[in-house]
Amino acid sequence: MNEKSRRSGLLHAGRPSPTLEDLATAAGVSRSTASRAINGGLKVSPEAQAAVDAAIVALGYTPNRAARSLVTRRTGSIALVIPEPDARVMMDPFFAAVITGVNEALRGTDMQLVLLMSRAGDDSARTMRYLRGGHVDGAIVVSFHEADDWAETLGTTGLPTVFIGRPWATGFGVPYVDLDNFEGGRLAARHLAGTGRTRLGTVAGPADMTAAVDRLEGWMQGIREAGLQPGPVVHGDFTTAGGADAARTLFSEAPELDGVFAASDLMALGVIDTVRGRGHKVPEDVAVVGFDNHSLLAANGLGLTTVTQPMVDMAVTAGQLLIRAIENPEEQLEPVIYPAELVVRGSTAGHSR
Amino acid sequence: MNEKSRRSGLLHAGRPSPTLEDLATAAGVSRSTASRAINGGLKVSPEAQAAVDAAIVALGYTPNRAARSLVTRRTGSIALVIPEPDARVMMDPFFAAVITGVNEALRGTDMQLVLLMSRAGDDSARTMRYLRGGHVDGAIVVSFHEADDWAETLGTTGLPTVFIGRPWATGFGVPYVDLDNFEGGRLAARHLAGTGRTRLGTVAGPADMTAAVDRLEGWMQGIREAGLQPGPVVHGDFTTAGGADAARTLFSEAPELDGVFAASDLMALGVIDTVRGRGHKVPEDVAVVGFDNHSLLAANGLGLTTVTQPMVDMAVTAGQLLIRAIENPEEQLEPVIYPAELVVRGSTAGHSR
DNA sequence: TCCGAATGTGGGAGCGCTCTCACCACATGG
DNA sequence: CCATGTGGTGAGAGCGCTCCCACATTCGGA
Repeated sequence: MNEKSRRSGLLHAGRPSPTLEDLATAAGVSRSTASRAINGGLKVSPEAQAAVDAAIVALGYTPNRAARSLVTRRTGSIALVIPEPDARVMMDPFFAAVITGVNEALRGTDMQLVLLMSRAGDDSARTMRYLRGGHVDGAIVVSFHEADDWAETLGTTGLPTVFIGRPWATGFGVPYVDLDNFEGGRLAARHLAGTGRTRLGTVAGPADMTAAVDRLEGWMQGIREAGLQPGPVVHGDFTTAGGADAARTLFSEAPELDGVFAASDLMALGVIDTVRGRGHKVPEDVAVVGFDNHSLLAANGLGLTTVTQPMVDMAVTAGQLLIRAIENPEEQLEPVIYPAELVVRGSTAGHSR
Repeated sequence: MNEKSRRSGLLHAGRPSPTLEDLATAAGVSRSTASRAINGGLKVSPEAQAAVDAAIVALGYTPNRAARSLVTRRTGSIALVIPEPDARVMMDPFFAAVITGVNEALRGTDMQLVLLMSRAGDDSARTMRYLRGGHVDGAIVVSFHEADDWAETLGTTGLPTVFIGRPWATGFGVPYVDLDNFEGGRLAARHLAGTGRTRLGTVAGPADMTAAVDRLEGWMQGIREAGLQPGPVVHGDFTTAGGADAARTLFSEAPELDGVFAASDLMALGVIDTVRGRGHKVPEDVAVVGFDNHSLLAANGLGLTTVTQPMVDMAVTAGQLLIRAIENPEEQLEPVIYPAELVVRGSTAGHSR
């Protein structure tokens, strides 16, 4: 009469997926023992463990995440929050690197990556609700702007969070992974000055992103250290088109520039385009330094001198940090800062002093 | 004595998140009525509905997905399966476009995107288990190779699935979204022939991907239709470096080529590099046609003639298709094929017949 | 010999939700 | 007047799992 036992299980498939109860029966143990055998196997006799293991294979058993999650209050997934407005920005390989890296960190864990891409205002509230709703065990936030209040909100909410890139407000104890952007900018300045360039222009990143601000400050400091005068500064949006536009403005203000620092490789590409469009040569007339060491561009005919940013590694570290934060909520995690390195290529070569 | 009522709720945060029971109490209705009010509100009096709505706001109530999922057998998330081996390939903006598009399709739904990136053999089995385990309501599979048996396995498993790109085995009734790659290849051939190029080389994509094969076949057909002889064919891996390598092989076999079709823009970039490296000019000596209409390269100095592939749109369509498949499992969905269009730019200009 | 402690096991409760069902009130029709 | 809906409601079961607790067994030391 207990014939209703063959319930639905998996919605779509033919046969219903076996439950823990089924597994226990097949293994000849109780539900409790089966559960213990699956999770770490403490206080389980070798025989019972073996029986359960065998039954798992035989039945193709997979624990029901929802049921487990309901009681453990762990979802087994983390969110990658990307608060960027449009597809254009997504094309930036930075995101590809972040996704790859975070995924890499999750390998071996049975955690899954949930992508949370939120747009303007209203949508970000929805994202926030989702995050606070306990649907994920933690979050990695990336590419945030000053206007976003992720750091504050998440910091106070108690949800384990790691930022990629220094957040504007560091007072909330939220750990982050970042590049030494200041030093990167400084290296660029020192290098350009070292090759004899003296009239330096800047295509900075968005003023509401810490990475852009730090790069700019380092660059300025480097220029001062070299005893040069900082030239004009124009802000771009990290895209190629934005870099080209910024460069046009730059050269219309100061046509005699012989060196430009762009705060991203994509923008540097735009700068080079503009320089060439004006009938000048890179690097003979104008040297260009980028930032990111973007692999797509490395293969490009003219090598681009740039500052290395190990994005994948940084993302991996962020993922690992988050896992630690989830597993050990009390531990106070320190920010991780990667050193910046300059890669010299063709775009800053051959200037006859 | 029922004072244990204030249980944990959300693991991390201070206050526990309210349950449906709390909500019902606050609204002065029963749990059942509250549930109905939340889900569609059929057979709920306006007063009750209003009371529940107010309570939701007041308490900041969010339904517990796990609990809901446990009984509905719907997880409210779909998987994006990317069976690519390494980060290098992830840099291809194709993936960025797919992610953006699918996410776009999910907007408005309360579905979430789970990223499943699997590597070689073993790992793909894990992915497969995850998919069959009922952890997601559906899957979008992208960039599959012939060796993968996703189409077969998923097709028979009953999990709603949509492919981006035609799968090798179409017999399983799995719907897909694709570009008319054949026509795209044909357009490229017709265009090159039309500009007077006669000695045509090919940098094809990986032979185990349908998109590459279809492009190659269309290209060959176009060459034949133009009354020309197909030149040498070398296979690349869709990356810039791969394209450059392939082009080297190509030109060592047939140095006199005056036109090359590369099955992706990234490879076309590599081809151009190689051509220039050999001291020849694009397009004067060698015309190059790419494939994808990759936005990153559009801004490049020399415009690349290419075949448009509306990747974001295609991904949106795939997402919508999947949602329909999930909501209406019986419906037989048809593949959607986008037309290919040629975009003529500088890389195929100015050949003096 | 007997008593903890350690080790292994199974029963039961309960996580927060949906859904079936019984029920009530009131309308409508014979 | 009673049969038959019909909109609205609430109690109760149960989804598959983990965890607490009670219980059985074994082992070491007093």
